[in-house]
Amino acid sequence: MRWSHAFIPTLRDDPADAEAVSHRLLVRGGFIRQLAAGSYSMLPLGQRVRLKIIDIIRHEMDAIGGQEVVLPTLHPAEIWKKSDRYDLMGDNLFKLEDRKGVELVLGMTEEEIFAILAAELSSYRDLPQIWYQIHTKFRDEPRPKSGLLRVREFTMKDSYTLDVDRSGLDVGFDLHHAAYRRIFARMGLDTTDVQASSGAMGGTESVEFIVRSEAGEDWIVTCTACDYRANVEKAVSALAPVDDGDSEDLERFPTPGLRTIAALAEAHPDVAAPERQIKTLVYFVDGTPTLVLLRGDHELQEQKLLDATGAASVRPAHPEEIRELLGADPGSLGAVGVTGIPVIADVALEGRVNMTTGANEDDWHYRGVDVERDIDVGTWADLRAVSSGEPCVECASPLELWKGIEVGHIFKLGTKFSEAFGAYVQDEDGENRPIIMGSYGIGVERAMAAIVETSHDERGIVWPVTVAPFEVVVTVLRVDDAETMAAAEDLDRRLREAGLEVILDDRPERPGVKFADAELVGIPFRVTVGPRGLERGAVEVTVRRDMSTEEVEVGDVVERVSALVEAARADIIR
RNA sequence: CGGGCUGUGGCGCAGUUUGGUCAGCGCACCUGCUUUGGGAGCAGGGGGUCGCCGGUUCGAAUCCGGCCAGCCCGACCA
Repeated sequence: MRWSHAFIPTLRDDPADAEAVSHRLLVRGGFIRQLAAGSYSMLPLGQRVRLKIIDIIRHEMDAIGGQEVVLPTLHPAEIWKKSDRYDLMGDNLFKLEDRKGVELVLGMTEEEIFAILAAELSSYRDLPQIWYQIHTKFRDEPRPKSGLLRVREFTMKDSYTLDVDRSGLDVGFDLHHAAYRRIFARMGLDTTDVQASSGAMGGTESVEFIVRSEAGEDWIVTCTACDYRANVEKAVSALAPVDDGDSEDLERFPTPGLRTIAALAEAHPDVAAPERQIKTLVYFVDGTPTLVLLRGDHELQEQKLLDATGAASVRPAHPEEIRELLGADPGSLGAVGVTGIPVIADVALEGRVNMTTGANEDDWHYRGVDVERDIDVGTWADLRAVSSGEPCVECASPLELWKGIEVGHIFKLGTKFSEAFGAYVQDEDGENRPIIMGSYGIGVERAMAAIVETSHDERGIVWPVTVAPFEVVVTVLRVDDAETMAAAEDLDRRLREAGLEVILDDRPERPGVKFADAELVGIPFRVTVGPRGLERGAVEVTVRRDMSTEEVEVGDVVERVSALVEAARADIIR
C-alpha cells in the first residue's frame, strides 16, 4: 500500500466533541468518522483493525468447535414478543414498521433466531452445538458516548451453546471462558473476568471481561488479597456486626425538622447511628409501588433490585407519589405497620432490633424497631452496593473499586428461549427436554476502542502488532531523490514478500509530517529511508512502543524487521 | 427523560453582547518557486444556504419564536 494513494485523513487538531482518548485518537488518526450520535463510519485503517480483531475472534471460536452463521438483523417484532423481550428491552430496542404496517425490530442479540433454528434439532445426539456469528447489532442507547465505546450500531460476535444438560452447558461455558481469555490476550488486551449480573437476559452464572480504564462505565470490585472479583451489580462484602443491645418496645418519638439519616444520627446518637437506622426507599417495580429497605449507611444497587424482583424496570417514586402512598415526605418514611405495599429488605437488616426509622408522619420516627417483629418484609435480598474498603467475603481483606470497559460477557442462559420457541430434544430415555442455552458476546469496535484506551502515548496510538492496521511503515524522507525512492520501493517489496503488511509512505511531505502521522496512526515498526543513511548503506528501524531506534544495513532490514514483528507477536501471545 | 453547553468552508475557532462596512483567522487543500532527518518559507488561488423553518427590520451569522442535530453531567444502559 502506498500512503499517497490511501485514504487516511489524519487531523492535526483533536475533534472538538471527542473526550475519550480512544475517540480522539481514532478520529484524528483517520480510522473512523462520526455520522450521527452513536453511529460511525469505519475508514480504511479502522476497517483493517476491525478485520484483524474479527479474525482473532473467528480463529478462536472455530478452535472450540464454533460454527459460523449469519442471521438476519431485521426481525419480525412477533418473535421478540414471543420471547417476552419486546417489553423487557423497552426503548433500547429499535422498532420500525414496513410498508404493510408489519412491526419489525433490529436485533440487539439474537437468542430468538438461534432458538428457532435450534428447534430443528430433535435428538440429544445432535448436541452439543456451538453456533456463532459476527455482525451488526442495534441498540437505541439513551446516551451514546465516548466514540466507539457506547454506540447504537456495532459489530458483535455473539455465540450460543446448545446442550441437553447442565454439565454440557458447563463445558460450553468453560470453553468460551478459555477462548475469551485467548481472544483478548491476542488483541493485547489485559482483561479481568468478573462475576456479573446477567441483567434483563435472565440466566445464572455470568462473567464479564473487563478492561481497566477510566473511560469505562462499569464499576468493578476486586479483593486486594484474594481472587474475589465482581461487578458492583453483583458484588458482595462482609459486614462488621452491629451491637443493637436487647430488643425493646416500639416507641414513636418526635423528630422535628430531621429529614436525613445524618441529621437524625446527629440529633439522637444514642439510638440513631446510621448503621442502626432503616433507610426506606420507595420504588416502582414494573409499575408496582414497593418499599425498599436498607441499613441507614448503605446505598441501593438498582441492578440487584432488578435481579431480586425479576422486574424489567425499576424507578424511584416521585415525591408526590410518595406522599400519596405513605402520607409523609421523604425523610420521615418507614415500613412499620405498612400493609398493602410490598416490602423488600436488604439482608443486612435480618435479625436486627432496636432500629430507628421514619413513622410516615413528618417530624416523627420510631425507635426500638425489631425488623422481623414490626415490619412485614415480603422479600429478603442482597440489595446493597458494596463500597471501597469493605472487607472481602472470602478473606476479609479490603475490597478495591475501579472502573472498566466491558468488552465481553458470557453467561448461562438456560431454557428461556428454547421453551419459548419449542427447541426440545429427546434425551437417552426418550424424554423431551428443552435445550439448555448459553449466550456469549464480544463487542468488536468496543474492543478496538479499549485497545486504544490502554495502549497509547502522547504521540498517538500504539497498536499491538496483532491488530495493527499495518505492521511496518516504510517512511521515505526524500521522495524526489530517485535513489532514495528506489531503495525504499525495493525495501517495501522485499518486506511484503517476507509476508509483512507494509505501507510505503511515499507522500511528498516533510519528514516531520510523516513521522508524526506514523506515530499517530500507531504502526508498530517504522523503517526510515533517507539519503543520509543510504550513503552508508543503512536505514533506521524504529519501534513505536518505546520509540527506540537502531541503524540497520539495508541488506539486513527484512530479517531484522521480521524478527522484531515475530518477537512482538510472541510477547503478546505468550 | 432532567441539567449544562454548542451548531459559522474538511478540522480547530473568532465574530452574536451593541443588526449595516462581516463572511474572517489558523491548519488543511490547489498552482509556482525555494526548502527537505521531527508538523517549512514566499507568492498567488479555490472553497462557506453562518444547523433548519418562520418572524421583526430598509437591512439578520447577530434580535424574537419554533424545530433539528451534536457534546458533557445525571438518570438509564447487554
